[in-house]
Amino acid sequence: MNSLAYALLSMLVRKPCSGYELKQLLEVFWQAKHSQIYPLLQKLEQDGLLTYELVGQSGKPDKKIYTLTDKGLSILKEWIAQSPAVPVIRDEFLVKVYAIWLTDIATAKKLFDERMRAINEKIAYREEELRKMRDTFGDSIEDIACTHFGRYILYQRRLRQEREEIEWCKWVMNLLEKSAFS
Amino acid sequence: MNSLAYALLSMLVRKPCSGYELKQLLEVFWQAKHSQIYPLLQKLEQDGLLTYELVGQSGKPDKKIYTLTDKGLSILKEWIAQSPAVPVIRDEFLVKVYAIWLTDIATAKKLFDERMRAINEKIAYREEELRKMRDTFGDSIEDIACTHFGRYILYQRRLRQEREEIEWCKWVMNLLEKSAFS
DNA sequence: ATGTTATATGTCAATATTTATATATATAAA
DNA sequence: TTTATATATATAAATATTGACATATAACAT
Repeated sequence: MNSLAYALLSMLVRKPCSGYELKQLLEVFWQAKHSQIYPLLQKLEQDGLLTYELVGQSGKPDKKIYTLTDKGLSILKEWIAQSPAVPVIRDEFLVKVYAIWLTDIATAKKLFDERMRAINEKIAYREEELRKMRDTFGDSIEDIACTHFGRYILYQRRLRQEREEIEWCKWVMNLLEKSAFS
Repeated sequence: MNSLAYALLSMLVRKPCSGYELKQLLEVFWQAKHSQIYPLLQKLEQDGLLTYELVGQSGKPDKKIYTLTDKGLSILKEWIAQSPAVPVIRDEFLVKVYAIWLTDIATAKKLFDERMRAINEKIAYREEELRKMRDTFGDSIEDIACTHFGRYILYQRRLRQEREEIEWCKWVMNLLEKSAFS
């Protein structure tokens, strides 16, 4: 059982999903390719943590809807109470930032401009998702027992971090402007 | 040439380092085990991007001090100007947060308490590092041409993100308190 | 005395992850 | 009419990463 397996269980405990849907939902805390997700779902099904049902669709390919079993739920619950592993962050942008003093100001600005554009897109998406959650669930979303509580606070965290990164980018851009005139 | 290789070059362009030292410096943007770093340094040396010198020490084992070559520098410079890959974040804590609605308030609080403790330690370390940089380099640290500029803005980013996460943790803790009395 | 931590490097096996290839249907755009 | 995109799953090969084992010295604590 690796972390990705628990990530899948954490998603499925809220509602049954297809592998395709899981991949998209996973984006918020554990990015994975479908080539990793589909075999792992099969393994979890074989181990009795999940069951699946084939669902035919008109106009789209059939899909497998996976559901968490009681065994899957109890394994997940046990895992949650244990101390989490140290987080892994691997961000090429940050590597480039570290070595940015090697480049000219134009290159540096371009790097930061593109980063800000990408983050702003994410911010718009998070705001939309949070708006939807509040519209659907109201104040109950702020109660730990709500099935959407975890998702809600996680999206809030991401939004905060993304807004914070925009502020930092602006601060750096300002330093770059100053450097340009000295 | 993978991202870790460029991360090593980005470190070495500032100053020659041993593999052991690189592992520690890498923590800020690309966590890697020594079993990945040492063989990669050897490969980069064989490819002519690095050279090394054996340095004997009294009271400590000998070390290999790696230095960037001209070839290494030009390859690094080319890479910096290209668009970075999308960042990867893999944080077990966030997976647990997603499924936190399954647990009781005591477990949830413990999870957040420990997270805050870990982050506060990092904050203290970043503040100390930033203080040292400012003491050593003064205002020149805020100029893009300074060899420490990248490191400086990166530590600033980390510090901001870590402070922001503390605020988020406090916000969640507050929601947990409210849930406890309803 | 004995165990632990920090310094320092190395290798191998196991596991995790990505990249590439494959198949299939429908819609929208060029 | 061809091309791209979204939905959906699957597998094999290549690469990246971790975990375990190995060695060695010195300081420090139990």
